Amino acid sequence: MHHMDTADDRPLRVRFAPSPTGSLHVGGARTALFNWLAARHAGGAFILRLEDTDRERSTPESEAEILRVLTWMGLDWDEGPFRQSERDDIYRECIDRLKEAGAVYAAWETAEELDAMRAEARANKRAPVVRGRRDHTSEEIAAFEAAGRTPVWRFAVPLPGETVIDDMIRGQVTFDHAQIEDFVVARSDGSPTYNLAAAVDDMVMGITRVIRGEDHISNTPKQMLVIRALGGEPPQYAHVPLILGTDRKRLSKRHGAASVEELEADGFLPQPVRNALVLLGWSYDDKTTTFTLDELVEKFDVSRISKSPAVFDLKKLEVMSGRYLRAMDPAEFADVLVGYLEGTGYFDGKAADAPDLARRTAPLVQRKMSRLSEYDRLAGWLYRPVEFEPEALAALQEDVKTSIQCIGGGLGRVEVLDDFTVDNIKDALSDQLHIQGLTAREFLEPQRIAVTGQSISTGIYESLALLGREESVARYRAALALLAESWQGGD
RNA sequence: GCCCCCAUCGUCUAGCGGUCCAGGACGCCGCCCUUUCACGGCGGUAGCGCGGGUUCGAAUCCCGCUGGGGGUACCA
Repeated sequence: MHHMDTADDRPLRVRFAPSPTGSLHVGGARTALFNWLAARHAGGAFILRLEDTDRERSTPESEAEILRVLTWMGLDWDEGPFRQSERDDIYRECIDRLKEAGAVYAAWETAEELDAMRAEARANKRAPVVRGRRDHTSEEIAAFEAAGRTPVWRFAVPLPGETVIDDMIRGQVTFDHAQIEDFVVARSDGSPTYNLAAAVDDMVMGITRVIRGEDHISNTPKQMLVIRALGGEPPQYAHVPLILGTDRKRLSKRHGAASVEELEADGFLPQPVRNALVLLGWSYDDKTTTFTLDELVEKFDVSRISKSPAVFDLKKLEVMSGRYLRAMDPAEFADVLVGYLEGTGYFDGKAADAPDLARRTAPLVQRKMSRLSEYDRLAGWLYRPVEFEPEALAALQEDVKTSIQCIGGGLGRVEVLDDFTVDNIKDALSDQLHIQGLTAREFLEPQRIAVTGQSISTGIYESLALLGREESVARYRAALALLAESWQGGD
């Protein structure tokens, strides 16, 4: 029952075939990853093909974005990118061959007739499949042509009969031909449809295995029919379960961060994204949850892909991302952080030395963040005058008297420190909190808020040292003044 | 409606008839560490959808039900 993912007699050739109608979503990215891993694992070829037969919705921008994201993820392709829009002659030749073989027929039904046909079948609780009329007289056809009509070409699905997919993940899946309509293979303008183009390309490109989303499974028998009618042998199929949002519906834009582009903008690095994606529907064993790319290439096996759909949990990605960031070499982390901030325009409108400041703060934020976009939440206070977060200010005002004592006590030590180093600041403040008989948490939190305006930030000692004595003292005084005001105000 | 698929903690999953009164990870809760938020360490919480079979024995096999997902275009 369990197929082993071993290469058969032919070298493995897989493909990723997105349609360039938007940015690459998480599901597509995982499909690409699975295909790439299968290819690299087996030493086979990974082919990239853009399915842009829908001229209306396909855009060059989308294509460029998909290529860019694949590259960002570290997924390189061996052949392509091929564009179906540039392979029209191949499809037309195959359509001609199907006509010669009598595998397709001209269908003249109007949209209204088709609708009526399907509605009637539905009303009678039958499958709403279209079977075109094939008994038109030559007079009727002449009349259609005289009226300027051109037919679509439908595949004559053999009846009775069935097509069985021997799916690597699902086992045998059988489709009764009675349930498969005579699908359109060539539109009335002669252009190929998806089911024709995809089947032809898989055959012509020598694809040996198709790994794609389960949403395509009902297309598979149609494509197998086309390939066989053309004298080809269908590839192996592996239909992977879909990725769902937290509402258990297929993941889409409205679930937020549904595209790789968004994950990148949110400050996630390719390594954790890959790691999180590969674990949606695939597992290696009962324990391992982090893998390097090399380990994935070595261990990936289609036979271990799950049959049931998986809910995408951003929280889990965050955890993996945080761990990855913390494990990075500090210098590399600094490079990546500054690069990310530059790329998102973080330094625009800031002082010329802002990138340099960011680099110096990198060690202070590395252990604290789960994604690069959290930088501002941690260190943003360094780049601008204090702005109190409402909750942080509220925390201070909860017990104004104590807050003033803490901040005043801290100020008293800080303003007289000659050598304004992290160690000296730490010693002075530690001493002061002893004197005031407070816990570290009680004493240090007000300092943090006074200086940064935030309840979460870089470490307080480092923060003060970075700010310098003069600025630190100024911020302490400002906070004190603000609190004194609200105290007198009576609260 | 019709066709196809799926079903283990809240989530991702291990499990392929006995070694499972179900293991890991994330989350959540508690404790510890760092005289700071964070990080880290330790412990806890929580699950085989239901009903029938088969079998000495079922989370694992079969049937039904229920629930969920996908498809149903001259889109891909």
